[in-house]
Amino acid sequence: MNPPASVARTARERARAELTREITEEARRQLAAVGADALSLRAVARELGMVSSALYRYYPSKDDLLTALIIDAYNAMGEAAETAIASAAAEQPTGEGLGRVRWIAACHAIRAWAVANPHEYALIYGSPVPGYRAPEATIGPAARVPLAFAGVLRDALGSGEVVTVDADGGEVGGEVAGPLADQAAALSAALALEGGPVVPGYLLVRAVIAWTQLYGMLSFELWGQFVGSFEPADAIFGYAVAELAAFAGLR
Amino acid sequence: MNPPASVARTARERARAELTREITEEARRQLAAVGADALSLRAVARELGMVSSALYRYYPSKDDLLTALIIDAYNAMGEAAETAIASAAAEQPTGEGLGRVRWIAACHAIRAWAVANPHEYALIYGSPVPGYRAPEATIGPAARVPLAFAGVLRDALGSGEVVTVDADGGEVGGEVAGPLADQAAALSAALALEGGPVVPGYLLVRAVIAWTQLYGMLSFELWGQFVGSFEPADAIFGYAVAELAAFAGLR
DNA sequence: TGTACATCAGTGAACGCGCGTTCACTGATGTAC
DNA sequence: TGTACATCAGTGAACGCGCGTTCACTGATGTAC
Repeated sequence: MNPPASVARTARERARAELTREITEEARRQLAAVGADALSLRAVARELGMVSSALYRYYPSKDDLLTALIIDAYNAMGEAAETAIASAAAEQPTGEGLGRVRWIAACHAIRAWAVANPHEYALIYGSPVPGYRAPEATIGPAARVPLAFAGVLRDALGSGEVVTVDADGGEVGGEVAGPLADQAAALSAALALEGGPVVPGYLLVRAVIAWTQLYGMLSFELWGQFVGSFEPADAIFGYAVAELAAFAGLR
Repeated sequence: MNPPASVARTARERARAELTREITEEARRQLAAVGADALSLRAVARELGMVSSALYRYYPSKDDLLTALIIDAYNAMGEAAETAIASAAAEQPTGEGLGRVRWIAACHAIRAWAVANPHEYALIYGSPVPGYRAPEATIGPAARVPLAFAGVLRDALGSGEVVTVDADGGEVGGEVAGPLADQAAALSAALALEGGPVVPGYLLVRAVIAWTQLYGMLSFELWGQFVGSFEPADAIFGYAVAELAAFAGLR
């Protein structure tokens, strides 16, 4: 009779899982140290005291190892954002809506993660690694951050917190039209499958714009475009995040 | 008696200038084709029918060739922006201020250049090439685009076109404080050396934010973050540029 | 519980590749008198 | 105008490097009876 597989794993299975983890961790360590371009299978094996060909029992090629690292990086950043959002819920800010607090907290958490892990950030948001083609498996993890932001927006809408009308009675930003409206509607529909109110197209577009600003500023900070002007970038980052949350309707 | 040097260059000098140009152009061609990481001196030499060691008569090392390409890329992008701004001046738009028209034209010109030259864009705005340290000589060319934007803003301010007070009578965005105010003031002062009115700190900061949004969105478009949602990105780009021009005070 | 066979992890050597850079050289171009 | 020497461009061979990946192998672990 077979013992339950999950309980009585063989020594081989445990060793295999363990080593796979160790290889991935060593690769991540090297990625953090030298960047994706300088990452080498042989160096990883060397550091683990193995022969380079042994790695092929665990990853069929270097690209597969890279894929694992990319997925890990997306997940780490996604988790940072999600945790910040969940924690913000517990607090009781004054004046600002919960959605706004959550949004801003997520932005700061993403920045903190990126600053702490610049090479991993570059791996997922920098120029693509030449010759590498991202497989399907990266799509889910890559979507965690945008989905987290979408969730914040949806919740804020649901609780009537989002400002869609400005002081003059005009709609904030105004409706979008043409192909942009179609793209936004399609995305809104996809998001609505997860429950909650449908996000109006122009709000979604403005949130996406705020999202791109976040990464644009982060990349500038990390890759040296602010040298000699807005460095350290804490101050301008805080200002930008606050202003663009408002831009996205979160007051 | 020496003939005027600039007129009667020796055959050697002309040949040298010619070949330097050819090498740089071939390198740029390969950069465009395969990206900066895959760029190789040997391949450049091969393509020119030379022996690889011959290149060392023209560039002392690969890094120097890369520096030349980086400078070229910054200059090309800067020129695209400057040309767009200068051309916009000739037109007569209705309703919108000239500054706003110029700003938006510059954004679209930058995008057009980046889309046409993605590898060159990645070289200057993507994650840094590992092991390469940008020399002083790149600073000037790198500043062309931000200076062009600053010029637009300054001119618009000078002609009273920038909105610094919103419909309610409150200042747009409000004044910045603390370290951000200091950084902005220092930059304002540096820009004022070129003539024209001093740009108030918060306006400068908002312009910088609009600037980062531009590159954030461009990077997302070029590096695949919009796949499946806002692709093609023409529509959202146009919307974003228009909204962020307003964000920066240009109505 | 013991034995025979199958599975699998890790080894070590090798393949084939392309790279940046150095160096002594030859032959052409330029210069001084 | 002609000659002697200096300058310089380009050659070809070599150095030393590290990489990803394959493959036949040995020895340990797991499994079926």
